[in-house]
Amino acid sequence: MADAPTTKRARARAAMTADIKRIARSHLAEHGADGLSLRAVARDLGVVSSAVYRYVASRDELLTLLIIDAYDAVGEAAERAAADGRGGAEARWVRTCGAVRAWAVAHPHDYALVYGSPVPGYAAPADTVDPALRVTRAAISVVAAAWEAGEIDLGAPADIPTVVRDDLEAMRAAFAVELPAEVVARALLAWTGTFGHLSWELFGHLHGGVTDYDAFFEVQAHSWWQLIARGPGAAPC
Amino acid sequence: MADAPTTKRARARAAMTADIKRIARSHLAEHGADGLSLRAVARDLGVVSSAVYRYVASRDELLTLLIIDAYDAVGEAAERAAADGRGGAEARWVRTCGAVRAWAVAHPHDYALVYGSPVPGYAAPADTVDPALRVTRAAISVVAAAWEAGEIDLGAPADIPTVVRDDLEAMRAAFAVELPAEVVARALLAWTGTFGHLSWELFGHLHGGVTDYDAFFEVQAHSWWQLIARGPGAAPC
DNA sequence: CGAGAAACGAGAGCAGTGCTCTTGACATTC
DNA sequence: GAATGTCAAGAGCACTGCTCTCGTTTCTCG
Repeated sequence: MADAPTTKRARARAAMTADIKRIARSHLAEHGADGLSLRAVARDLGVVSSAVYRYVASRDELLTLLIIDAYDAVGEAAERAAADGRGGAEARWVRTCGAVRAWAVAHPHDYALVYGSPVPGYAAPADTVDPALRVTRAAISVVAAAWEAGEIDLGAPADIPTVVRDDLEAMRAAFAVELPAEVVARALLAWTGTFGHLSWELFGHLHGGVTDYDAFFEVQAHSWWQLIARGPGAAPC
Repeated sequence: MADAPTTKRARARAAMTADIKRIARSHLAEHGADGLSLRAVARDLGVVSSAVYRYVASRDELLTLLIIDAYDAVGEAAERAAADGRGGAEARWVRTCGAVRAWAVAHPHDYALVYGSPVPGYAAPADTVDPALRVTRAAISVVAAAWEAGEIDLGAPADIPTVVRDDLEAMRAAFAVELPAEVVARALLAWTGTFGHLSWELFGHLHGGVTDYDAFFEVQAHSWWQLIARGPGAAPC
């Protein structure tokens, strides 16, 4: 992953670390974050538990590694979908949201790990924030491209308090895109909405109410784009 | 809570059960669901751990009791807010969402327990689904009242696949309200969006981006209502 | 090249967990 | 009043995260 391992010990260390992560990932996928046990990982590795602590400082640190992996995976999926230019802006948006959902459905425990309840007392280390932003960056880039292409109506200036407007402007700047605050607000609304729907779907709050989750999500994703592109309650004639 | 306890033993049992729940709630509020330990509850109760098992079958069952409590608490808060008729439909909607958020902010661990990652392998017992629906029922009733009062534009018929439309119709029937499928879809969009925003706020995904969470939420809640009442991208002139 | 330093795996151990079983004391009921 | 059921206590099992020590292997540097 980084430099070529030189010494035999360095190679062994890299291999061991990779094995730990690989087995931990499979345990996460099967039993969820709650069921991830360092001792079980060590057992599967054919090694005594204390040996694992030579490579991973604590269970929390191992979880952090998995969190970073998960953020990178969903971020990459979203980036690939967003980069696909086929169709108009709406198609790109729906495709990007769909890629996020596809990842979440394929890796529900990973989704729960990063977007579900945070472990109490777990402070996100600095190395997680950058991977975490990848997926949102992909989404906002779709919006920014659509704005540049004139595919988004600004609508009437919204009544947004200054403190909120400043935050929206700071977000826009952080993502280095050109967008009016109104559109940033709508994009954020649609984006958190996407994750709200996903959480409700994956965590069972829609159980019994939805037959075809794929179709349902697609309908909602199109609505979100309409919200971004035309605004909520845009200009009732 | 139910019948008046007659015998001394029945009274003692009721008191003990209530004490267990009370202490468990305080532990949940302080340490989160992960940190809820039957043994710790027993210790605080001045009783040996096995004694607690006379009243609660397992840790999962205790969590279920807390889940039901949490659903009831947020449901009641939402109902009270929705019942307050001051202002128009938009005011009622924003007030109801605000009540949910106020509860969530005041009891973040309870929120995480019910709307965060579900415990893997935890199948929601039947007694949780009814309390879970209370809060959504409160929200949908606000929408239904607004529709009846003519405060909602239907907009152009949306292009919704039959399978999704059937689900929406079934949801409408389940909540025993009169609403077109289009409006049910928009209400659900707004509702899951509300929880998406809440989860992102409470789980730290907006950390560093938002200064005044109260103001931010209020702006978003108004937008959600506009979405319900006017539709996404309603009739661009 | 070879000695000292660093890294390593194994194992024992500590404190904590959920949960089960037995035992003797108490309350309830017939 | 005796039989029945309920109760709290305690020991015990299997598991967890994590620490420490102890020989062994590997690296590094003189």
